[in-house]
Amino acid sequence: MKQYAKMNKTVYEYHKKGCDDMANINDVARKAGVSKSTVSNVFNGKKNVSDEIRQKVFHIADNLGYYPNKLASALTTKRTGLTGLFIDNNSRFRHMDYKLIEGVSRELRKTNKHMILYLQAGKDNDVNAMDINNKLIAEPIDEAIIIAPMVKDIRINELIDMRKPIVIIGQAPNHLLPRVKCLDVDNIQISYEVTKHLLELGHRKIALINSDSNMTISIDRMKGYIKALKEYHIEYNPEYTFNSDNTEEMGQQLGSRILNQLDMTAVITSSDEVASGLYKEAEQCGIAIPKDLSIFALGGTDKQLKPDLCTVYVDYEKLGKQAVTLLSDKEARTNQVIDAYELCIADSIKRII
Amino acid sequence: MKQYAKMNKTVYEYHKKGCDDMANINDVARKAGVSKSTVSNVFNGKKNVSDEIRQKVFHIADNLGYYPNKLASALTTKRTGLTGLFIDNNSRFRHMDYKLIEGVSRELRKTNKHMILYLQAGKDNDVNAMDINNKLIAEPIDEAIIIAPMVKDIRINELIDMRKPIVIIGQAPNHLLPRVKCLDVDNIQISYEVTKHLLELGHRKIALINSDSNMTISIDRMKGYIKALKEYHIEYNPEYTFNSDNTEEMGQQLGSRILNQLDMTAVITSSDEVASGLYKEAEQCGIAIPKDLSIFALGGTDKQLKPDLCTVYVDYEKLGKQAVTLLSDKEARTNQVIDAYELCIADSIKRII
DNA sequence: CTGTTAGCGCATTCAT
DNA sequence: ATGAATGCGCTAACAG
Repeated sequence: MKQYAKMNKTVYEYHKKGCDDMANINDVARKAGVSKSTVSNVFNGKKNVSDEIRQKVFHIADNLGYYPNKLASALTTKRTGLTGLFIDNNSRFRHMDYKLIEGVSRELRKTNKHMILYLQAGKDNDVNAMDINNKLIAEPIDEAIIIAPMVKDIRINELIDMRKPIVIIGQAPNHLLPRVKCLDVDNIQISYEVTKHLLELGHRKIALINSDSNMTISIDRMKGYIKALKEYHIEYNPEYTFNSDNTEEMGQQLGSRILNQLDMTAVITSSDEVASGLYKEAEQCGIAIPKDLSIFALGGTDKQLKPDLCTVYVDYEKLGKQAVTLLSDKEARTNQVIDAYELCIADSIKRII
Repeated sequence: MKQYAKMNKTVYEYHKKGCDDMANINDVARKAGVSKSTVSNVFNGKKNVSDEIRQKVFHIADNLGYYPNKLASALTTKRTGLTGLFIDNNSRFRHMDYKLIEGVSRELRKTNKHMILYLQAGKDNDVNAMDINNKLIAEPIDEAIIIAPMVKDIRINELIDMRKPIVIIGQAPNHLLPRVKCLDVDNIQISYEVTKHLLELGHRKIALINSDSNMTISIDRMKGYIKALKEYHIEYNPEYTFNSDNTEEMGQQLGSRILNQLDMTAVITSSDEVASGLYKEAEQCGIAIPKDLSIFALGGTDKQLKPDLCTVYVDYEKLGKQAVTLLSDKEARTNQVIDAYELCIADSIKRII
């Protein structure tokens, strides 16, 4: 059983304030017959302390159940050991989010840091959410990782105002770019490889359903797409490229517009959701996948489709880990690209002879 | 643009310490011509402050970009506004974990609290994990929610030593019971309802594959199972009940032992994993589901099986929310049961005539 | 190698 | 209703 230093307290006082009876640095110093700073030095291992005293202090501390109060030390060092992870799960918790959390958590653990998870829980997040109690500036975090939000997030500006290291995973809005580091997979390369894969299978008329046209990721995907076409001496035809809002509904809607109008043999979609919409519409139109149409999605959200959808697997755990590393990397470039993806070849595409 | 109070600092000093230039309570007090305590009172709204002064203070504070430092206030109030959420995802992040996190997060937000997520990341969690830097006692949390760990978790004892409110979601080890509150669905009732459902479909020989026999949850499930049988005047036969470690492998192994030996028409399993193992073994033995054998799982982990598995859906988000509420509930009983489940009837069972 | 002093930024008595 | 003084538990200069 532990012995507490201030046992002269009344029972009432004891219950009144939870851990008020916890031994503090003074108690240890007094019992060990040394000064506060020596105790501090022992626990922080910064200055050299004689072995004899170190042992003594540790022994007494252990006896008293003492351990340095993080709050108090944070007040002077300005470091809390806490990293904020901001996830904008407006709609719902996505697969990538879980993996990111794990990656971040694992990497933080290596340096004894912990994570405060800030979820922007959809509907609860009304106007009042910006009230006085939600100022991020007051949050006890040393640094922040933000999962690229789909919608403009006013809170990012607050974080930047705090002048703390920030890493955005995914594409950062351009206006933030000099102020934050950002980390992503190589979307040009991914799009290039997917397109090339279809070309190698014999496809020549390949449509691309992109996300919003002014998003960086869409531009990148377009670049990769065009690059691959060029290698096969196919001229880029705007009639085969579309934009959508990345939802299943939009995918289906677009499908009804193009499936019967165009003569493409393959479609690349920006996400599994859009692909799922296409699947549905294709079924209604009597178009068989992959017999009549091949489909390859660029982003994976684990949609279970039949036939199995070709998609791109991104190692989000790796991204999460890398984000943590990047936070402390003073030399790193603002924009960092990481190799963390893999094409998942499944049953939604076929070879054309 | 914000104005910072201590602009007389050199550029060097400015960059040296991140937010050192942040206005503090003294700056506000001075500029507003009031005392620190008045500013404090304004922001905490505890004591009455005249409207005139309140406005003035708010105005100045806004101008200076001032906001009370949570760290400093925590040091005196002993409250950080942080709740620890402990998840033992040794194997992997499970579906229930995501929902729990969301529930906890949503509920915390209502009272402006935040969450530190402590993941026990499997293999990284070696002996060193218990070193000096991992003492939970040093963590800046006011309270803790623990997702019932499968294995004995030494950290729980540490948490208890901290004398902070603790809620365990799921079944708590008995030896902790007086010290923590615990929250769960009614496992007796669930098992009862599932068994009864099968009985109503005409099944009479129903096997039960339980978890470890000394776990509370297993005992509860057994109770519900027997209760339902009794209502149908069927005597409990130990030969039809088994224990497993809840893995798919174990499910398959058990299956190979019993599928051809026993004449039951239905099996209730402790988890989707075990059910999955049974599926595999059944296929090998040429036993069709549900034609030859009906299967009902008691716990859902979103295993995608064909035919669709009958399972029990638990509303983990609700459990998470309730856990947060329970933390602050001084009157609540140690053991709390919550209504948050639903039987999911699918294709893995059939009516017997 | 060790001790002394002085804050960190705030909430909280207790005066006025 | 407002202010002055004190301390939360610790680290960081600086002295010795």
